[in-house]
Amino acid sequence: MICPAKPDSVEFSEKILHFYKQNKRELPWRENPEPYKIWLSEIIMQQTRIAQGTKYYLNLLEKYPTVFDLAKAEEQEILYHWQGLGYYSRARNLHATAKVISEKYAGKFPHTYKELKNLKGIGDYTASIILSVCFDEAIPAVDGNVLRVIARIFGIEEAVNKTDGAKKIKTIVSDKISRTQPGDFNQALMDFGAMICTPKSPQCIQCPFVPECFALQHNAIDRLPLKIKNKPPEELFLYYFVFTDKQNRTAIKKRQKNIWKGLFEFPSVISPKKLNEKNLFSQFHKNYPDVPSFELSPIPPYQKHLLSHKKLHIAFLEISGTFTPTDNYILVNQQDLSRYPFPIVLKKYIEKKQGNLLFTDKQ
DNA sequence: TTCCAGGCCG
DNA sequence: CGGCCTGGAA
Repeated sequence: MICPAKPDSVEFSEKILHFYKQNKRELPWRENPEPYKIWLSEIIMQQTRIAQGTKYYLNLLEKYPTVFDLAKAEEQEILYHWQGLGYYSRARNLHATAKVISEKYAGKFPHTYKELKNLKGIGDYTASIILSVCFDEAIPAVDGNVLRVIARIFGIEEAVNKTDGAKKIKTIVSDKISRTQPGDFNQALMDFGAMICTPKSPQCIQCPFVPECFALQHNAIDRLPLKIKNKPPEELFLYYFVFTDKQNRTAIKKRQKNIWKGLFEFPSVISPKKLNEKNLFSQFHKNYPDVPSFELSPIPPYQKHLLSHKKLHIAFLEISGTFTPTDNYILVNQQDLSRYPFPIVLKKYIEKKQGNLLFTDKQ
C-alpha cells in the first residue's frame, strides 16, 4: 500500500515558499549569496534591525570587500566602523573568524555545521543559515521571528526563550523544512515573521495560515510566544572625567573588559550608588593617585543609558587641567577624538562638544 | 518615559 | 543562564 505524503507538511512548506516568492525582501546580500556576504550580513543583523544594519553592511563590505581584507584590518579599525551598532563582541569575533577563514581555510567557508559552529560568533542560527542558503542543506535556522511564527501557528505554550520551548520549535521546523529549497524556506519564515506575523498587531488578514493557526483560533495572539521576563537591570552610576589640558588634549583609554570592551572611554569613577561631589572627588583620586588635584565643578545632570542588563546614569565632568597618563591612558587632541571608536553615548557627547567648540571658535 | 526585540559566549 | 548594546515603538 502506498503511503501518501503528509499533506500538512507539504502544504506548510509550499505556503511559506509561495509567500516568499511574492513578498521576498530585496536585500543587498541576497542578490548573489556568497558565504562571505551571507556571514557578514548575518553577524551584523543579529540583534539588529534591517534598516539600521543595512547601512553598516554596505559600508563594511566596501571597506572590506573580501574576507582577506577583513582579516588584515586592525581590530580597532573594525570597531570604529562598528560604532553605534552595539554588541561589540560581534565585531571582535568577526575579525577573529576572518583570520581563521583566510589562514586555516584559505578564504573559503567550511561546509559542515561542526566547523562553522567552532568559528567565533557563529552559533546555531548563523551556522544553519549559511548551510541552508549557501550550501542547500536542509537544516532549520531558528531566529526570533521563527520562534514567534511557529509558537503561534502550532500553539507552543512553553517559553520560547527557554531550552524546552526552543527545542520543540526546532523539531517542528526540521519536520516542515523544504528539502529542495531549504535556504528560501528559512528566509521565508523570517521574512514572514518580520512582515506579517509581527510581535505586535500581526497582519492576520494577509496570513495564509489562518485556517490552521492555533493562536488565531484560540485568541492567543497576544499570549504567544510566551517569554519569561529577565530581572530588571541593575543601576550603575558612571562618572566620566573629560580633561582639557593646555595643549587641548584629553585622556582616553581602551576598555579591557565587560561593557564596551575594546572601545575607548575617559577616566572614570563607577559606583552602584549616586555620589555627591565630595565622594566623587575622593574616589577619583583613589583611582588615579598620580593625577594632580583640580577644581571640581558641580555634577551636571545625569544622562540615562539603558543596556539589556544595566541601567546607566552617566555624568560628564569637564576638567580644565592635566591628566598624568597612568597604565594605558593616552592623550589625544580634542579634534582627533572622532578617530577612535567610542560607545554611542560617548560618541554623541563628543560630537556635541565639538559642535560647541566650532560654534565658540566662530564667535 | 519605559518597554522591547534580537544570537552568542563563557 | 547571565552578560552583552542600541534605537524604535508604546
